[in-house]
Amino acid sequence: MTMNKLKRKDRILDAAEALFAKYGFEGVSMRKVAETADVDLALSSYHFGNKRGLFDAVLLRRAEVLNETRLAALDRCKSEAGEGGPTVEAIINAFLEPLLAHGYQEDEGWLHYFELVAQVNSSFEWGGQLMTKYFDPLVRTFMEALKKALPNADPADLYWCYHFLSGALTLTFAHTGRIDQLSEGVAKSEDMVGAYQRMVPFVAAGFKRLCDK
Amino acid sequence: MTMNKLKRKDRILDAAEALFAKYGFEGVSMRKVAETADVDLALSSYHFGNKRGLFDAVLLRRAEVLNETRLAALDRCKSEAGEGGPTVEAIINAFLEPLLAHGYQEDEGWLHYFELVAQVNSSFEWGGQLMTKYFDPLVRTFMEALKKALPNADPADLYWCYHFLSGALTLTFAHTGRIDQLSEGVAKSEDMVGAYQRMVPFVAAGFKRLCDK
DNA sequence: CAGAAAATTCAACAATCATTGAATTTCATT
DNA sequence: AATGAAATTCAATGATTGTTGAATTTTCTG
Repeated sequence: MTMNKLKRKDRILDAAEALFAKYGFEGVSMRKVAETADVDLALSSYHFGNKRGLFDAVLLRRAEVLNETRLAALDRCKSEAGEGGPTVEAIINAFLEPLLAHGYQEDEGWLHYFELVAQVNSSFEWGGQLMTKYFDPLVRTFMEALKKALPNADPADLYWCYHFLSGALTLTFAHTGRIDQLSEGVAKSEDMVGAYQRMVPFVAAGFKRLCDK
Repeated sequence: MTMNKLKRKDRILDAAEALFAKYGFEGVSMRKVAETADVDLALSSYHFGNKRGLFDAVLLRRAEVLNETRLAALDRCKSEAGEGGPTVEAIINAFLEPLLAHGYQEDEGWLHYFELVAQVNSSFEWGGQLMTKYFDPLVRTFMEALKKALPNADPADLYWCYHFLSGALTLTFAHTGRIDQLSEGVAKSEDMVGAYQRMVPFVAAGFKRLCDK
């Protein structure tokens, strides 16, 4: 019987996830990870080889789960749609809603993970390679669906629109507190539901404006 | 007569700008900066106090220029507009076009600077504070203009729309190479003109969809 | 319980880090 | 040319970094 145990290996991943999300790869020391996880310094290297291995393991852990959830959401909205296929709104909703389902239910780990992905996505060192490695197959599937919903779109326009979506999503989940300061409390970065409800129509309108001909 | 000299202090700023943009604050050592600038290690500390002072100096140097250029563009589009004030498109264009004017003319420094700002903007450590420090007054001026162009908008909606704009802008100027890989060359991250021409209508459509009631 | 394997700890390594005080050079002004 | 200030170099500091091999403990397996 596998008990409900939180072993050291998972404690290390959780600590590294939270720390990398806030301070970046180079901003976190192996000692700080060990200290936060309440674990010996050498244990992280033993389990993950080296610091880079730990970073990759953190990224990989939830990527698979997230990709499956998003694919399931896309399949569901496809089957619910008529023979014309799902609308742009429905596709974008399938892309965004899983983030909310995971992150909103007081699961700190998922929130840290989204912060980390946000930082990775806009980093020169990691953005091009790691995002491609972990998320490209999924994104291509969504792009196919969007092409069907916008049959007359120029491919380059479609990619740029997705890029803008990715940017808006990235900054929103980065949780930098910027919108709180700028709006002086009128808009709150913790209000992920509000962000989600606004991002879907905002992005959908942009897609249609550029790609619906 | 002030000669056209590129002194060591500027060489340090240029080197730090390029390195911080690519590898982040903690990913760059003072030694690497000195080496890249072809300057003694101790000189950076002498001129800027410490590493953090160097980072701030890099950010500040172009922030003032950029803010002035953007304000001038906003003033111009205001005076060109009728008594109803400028349109949403015109305001967003005034916000984005200066980036192109600076960065496109083979000025490597500006391109590095935009990459750096992109990274700062989506970083937890710096995003909330530094962006506020250097760009908030300017952004508030643009928000005022947007409020006039969208008089029935809910303030929270307006702030979220700007946040999405900021995210799209940030990722685009981060130059991670992601769109190149995802699109397999159909869309190129170096094509800043193409990105700009698409971002304006994309974002404007989103603003109108959420804030035009 | 015996023995093997995995997990964890301990102690230390060499390398690199940012910073600084003193010495030296360059520069501008007289 | 003399003088004082600014700029630059040199050399060293103590602290922190990631990694590792050996020793120890825990867990698993027969």
